[in-house]
Amino acid sequence: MSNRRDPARNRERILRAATVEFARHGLGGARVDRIAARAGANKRMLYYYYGKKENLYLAALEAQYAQIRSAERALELEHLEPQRALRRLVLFTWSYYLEHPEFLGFLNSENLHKARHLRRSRRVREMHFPLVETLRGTLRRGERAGVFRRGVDPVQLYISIAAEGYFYLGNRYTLSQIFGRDLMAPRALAARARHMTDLILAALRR
Amino acid sequence: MSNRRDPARNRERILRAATVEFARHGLGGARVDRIAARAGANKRMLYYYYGKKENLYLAALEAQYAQIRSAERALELEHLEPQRALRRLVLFTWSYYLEHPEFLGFLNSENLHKARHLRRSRRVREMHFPLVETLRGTLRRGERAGVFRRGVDPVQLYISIAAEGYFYLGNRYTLSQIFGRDLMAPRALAARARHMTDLILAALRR
Amino acid sequence: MSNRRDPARNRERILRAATVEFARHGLGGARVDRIAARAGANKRMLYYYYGKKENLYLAALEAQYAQIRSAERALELEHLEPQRALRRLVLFTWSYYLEHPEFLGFLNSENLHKARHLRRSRRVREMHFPLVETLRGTLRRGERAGVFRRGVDPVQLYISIAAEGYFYLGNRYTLSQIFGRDLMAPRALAARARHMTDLILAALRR
Amino acid sequence: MSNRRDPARNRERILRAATVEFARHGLGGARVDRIAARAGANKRMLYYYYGKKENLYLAALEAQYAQIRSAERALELEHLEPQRALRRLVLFTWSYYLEHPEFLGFLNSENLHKARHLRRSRRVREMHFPLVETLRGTLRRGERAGVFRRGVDPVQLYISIAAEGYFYLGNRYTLSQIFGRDLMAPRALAARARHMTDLILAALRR
DNA sequence: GATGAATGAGGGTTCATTCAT
DNA sequence: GATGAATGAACCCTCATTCAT
Repeated sequence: MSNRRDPARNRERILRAATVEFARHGLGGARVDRIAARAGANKRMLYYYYGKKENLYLAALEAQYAQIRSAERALELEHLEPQRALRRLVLFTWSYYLEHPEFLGFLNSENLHKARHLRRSRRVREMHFPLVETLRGTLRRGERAGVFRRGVDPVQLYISIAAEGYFYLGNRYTLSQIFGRDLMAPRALAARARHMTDLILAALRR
Repeated sequence: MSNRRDPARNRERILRAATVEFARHGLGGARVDRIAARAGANKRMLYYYYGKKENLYLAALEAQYAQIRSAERALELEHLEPQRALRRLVLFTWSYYLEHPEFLGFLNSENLHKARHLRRSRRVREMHFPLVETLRGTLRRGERAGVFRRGVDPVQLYISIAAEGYFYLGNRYTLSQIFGRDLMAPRALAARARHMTDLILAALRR
Repeated sequence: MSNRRDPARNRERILRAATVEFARHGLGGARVDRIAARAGANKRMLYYYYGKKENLYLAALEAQYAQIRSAERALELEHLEPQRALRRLVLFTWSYYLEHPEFLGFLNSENLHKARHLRRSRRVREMHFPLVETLRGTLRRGERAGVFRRGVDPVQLYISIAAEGYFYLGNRYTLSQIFGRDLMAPRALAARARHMTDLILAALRR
Repeated sequence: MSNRRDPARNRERILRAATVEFARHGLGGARVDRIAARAGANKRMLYYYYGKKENLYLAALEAQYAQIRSAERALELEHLEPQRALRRLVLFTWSYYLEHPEFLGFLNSENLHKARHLRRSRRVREMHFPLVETLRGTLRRGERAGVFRRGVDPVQLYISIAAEGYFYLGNRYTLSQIFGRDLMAPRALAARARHMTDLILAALRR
C-alpha cells in the first residue's frame, strides 16, 4: 500500500520525478514539492536520499549523460562502414533528442549555471572519452577509404551533429513563433532529418 | 545628482539592466532588486514603467530580436554575390552571438517557457518576414547562377546557420567540461568559424 | 492604525521584541515568528531591517552591553570615596541584573556560541576600556588612602563582583531546586545583597 | 565488531555522547542525530532506551550532579581543619569546573529552561543535603576555633564559591572578548585561583 | 535488541508586488 | 515621477519521532 518496502525503487522514483521537473523548469524553477508529489514520496525523503536539491539535480544530470552515452555506445559505430556510421549517428542523435526532451532541458539549465555542477562530476568527463575516440576512428577509416576529406576534427563534427538537432528541437517554440511554422509537424520533422544528414554528409565528402 | 531628470533615460536604463539580468538568470531566476540596483533606480520605478516583471521581460526580449534583425538587415545581403552573401551571414551570426551572449540567454529562457511571452508579441513575428525572404532570394540567385543546389529550404538553412553558432557558444560550459577543451580560446573560436562556413557552404554546393 | 508611519520606531520595536525572545530562548531557540508577533510587525520586516536572524541577535546583544555600561558610567564612581564607590558598584551590578534578566540570558547564549558574534563587534570592545580604567583608578585611590590592600587586579575584581550576582540570579532556578529554598524571596534577595557587599569589601580590606 | 553485544555498555555510550552534545549545544540545540553518531549507535536506540530526547537530557543532567557531588564527598572536608577545608573546597570546585566544562553547560541550559527538568528529579534534591550539612559543620568548627566570623550562611557561601569559578570559566569567551585578555592562559588561570581563595578566606576571617 | 526508511510539523529566508508620502 | 517601508505567499530545509522488519 505505502512506499515503505522498496527503498531502491523509491530512490529511483524520486530521481525520475526530479528529472522531469528539472528538465521542465530548470534548477531554480524546479519545486521540491512537485518532485515529491510526482514521486509519490514524502518531501522529507528527497533530503534523506540526496541531501539537498542541488545534489538531486546533479544526480539527475549525470544520469542524463550516462543514458545518452550508453545508448550511443550500443550503436556500435566501429562495426559500420564509415558513411553509414555517420548517418546513423546523426539520425540517432536526432531521435534521441526527439524522444528525450528532458536531456535538452538539462543542457540549457546547466549552461545557465556555467556548468557549475557538472564540474563537480568526474563520472561525466570520463564518459566522453570513448565517444570522441570512436568518432575519430570512424573519420580515419573514411579518410583511408577515400570517402571523407582530411582534417575534420571529431569534436567539431560532433558539436555540429548535436547542434543541428538540438537547436531545432530545443528552440522549437521560439522558432515556430518567429517563422510562423509548426516545426513539430511530422512532415517538418522528416524534412529536418533529411536536411541534417545531407548537410553533415555533404560537409564530409571529399 | 539623482535620477529625477530624464524619464526616458531612466526607462532605458531599466531595460538595459533587465536585459543583462534576464539573460544571465532567466525569467524565474532574475531578481527585481538586482535589476533596480543595476539600473540605479528605485524598485518601484520598474512597476511604474512596466507594470510587472513579465512585461519587462517581454520588452527586453522584443528588443533583443529587434537588434539582431536590424543588424542583419544592415548586411545588405541582396547586393552581394550569393556565395559571399551566405558566408557573410554565417560569420555575422557567429560574431553576433559571440558579442551578444545575452541573446542566447533569452532564447533559452523563452523556450523554457514554451515561447509563452513571444506569442503575445506581434512585432516579433513581423520582423522575420524580411529575413526569410532575403535568404530565399539569395538561394534562388545561387541556383540560377549554378553555384547552389536546388531545393534548399531557406528556413531550414537559417536554422542550421544559427544552430552551428548557438549550440557551440550557448553550451560552451558543458561542452568544455565534457570534452576537456577550452572552447573559448582564440584558436578554438577561429577554428569553429572556419568549420562552420566550410560546412554550410559545402552543404549548398551543387 | 498600522505601523507604516514611523520606521525608526518600528525598527526599535523589533529590536526590543528580539531582545526579550533571545534572552528567553537563546539564539537557536528564539523564533522569528514570535519576535515579529511581539513587535506587532510583519515577519518580513525583520529581514528588511536586519538581514537575518543572527544580525538581529548581534544588534540586540550590542545594545545590551551598551545599556549596562551606560548606566554604569552614570554612577560617576570617580567622584565617590573609594569604599563607597565599590559598595555602590556592587549594589548597582546586583540591581541591574535583578531588573534586567535579559542581560544574563544574552551572556549565557553568547558564551554557548563561544562569543562568535561578539567577536564581530568592535563597538563592544571599546565600551569596556573606561570601565576598567575607572575601577583601576578607584582601587589606586583606596590604596593611597590606606583602606585597600595593594595588588588587586581591577579585571579580577570586576569579574568577582559580576560573578556574585550573576551566578545567584542566573542560576536561581537550579539553585532553588537543589537547595530547597526560594532564592527570589525578598528576604533572600536582601540577604544576598548584604553577603555580596560584605564579601567584596572584606576581600579588599587592608 | 558491532554494538550488538553489550546492552549496558551501549546505554552508557549513548549517555556519554548525549552529555557532550547537550553541554555543548543546550537542550534545544542538541541534535539527536549527532548524539547517535557520536555514540556509534542507531538513532532508534536512543528512543528504545530513553523514550525521548528530554528524558535523555534529564538522565545526563542527573549524572552530572551525581558526579560532582560524589567527587566532593571524596574530599572528606569533615576531617580537615576549617580553613584548610574551605581552601580545599574552593580549589576543588575551580578544578572541577575547569576539567568538566560540560557541567557548566548543563547548568546554563537547565536554567534557560527554568529548571523544568530538575524539578522532576528527586534524586538531585537529596544529593545536596550532605553538601550543605558538611559546609555548615565546617563553618561552625571555624567559629568555635575563633578563625571564622559568625553568621555566615553555608548556602550563601557555597553559592559564592561556585560563582567565582563558574562565572569566570562559563563566560570566558565574552569576558576574554570585552576585556581583551586571554583568560585561559596558564598564568591567568593561576592568578584566578589565587584571587578566589584570597577572596573567600578573607571574607570568612573574623 | 537492533536497523534503515519514513513522516508531519514547522523554521528561517526570499520574492514580487503594493502602500503611503 | 520618485522613494522607503510594508506585505503575504511560498520555498528549501531541518528535526524529533515512529514504522516495519
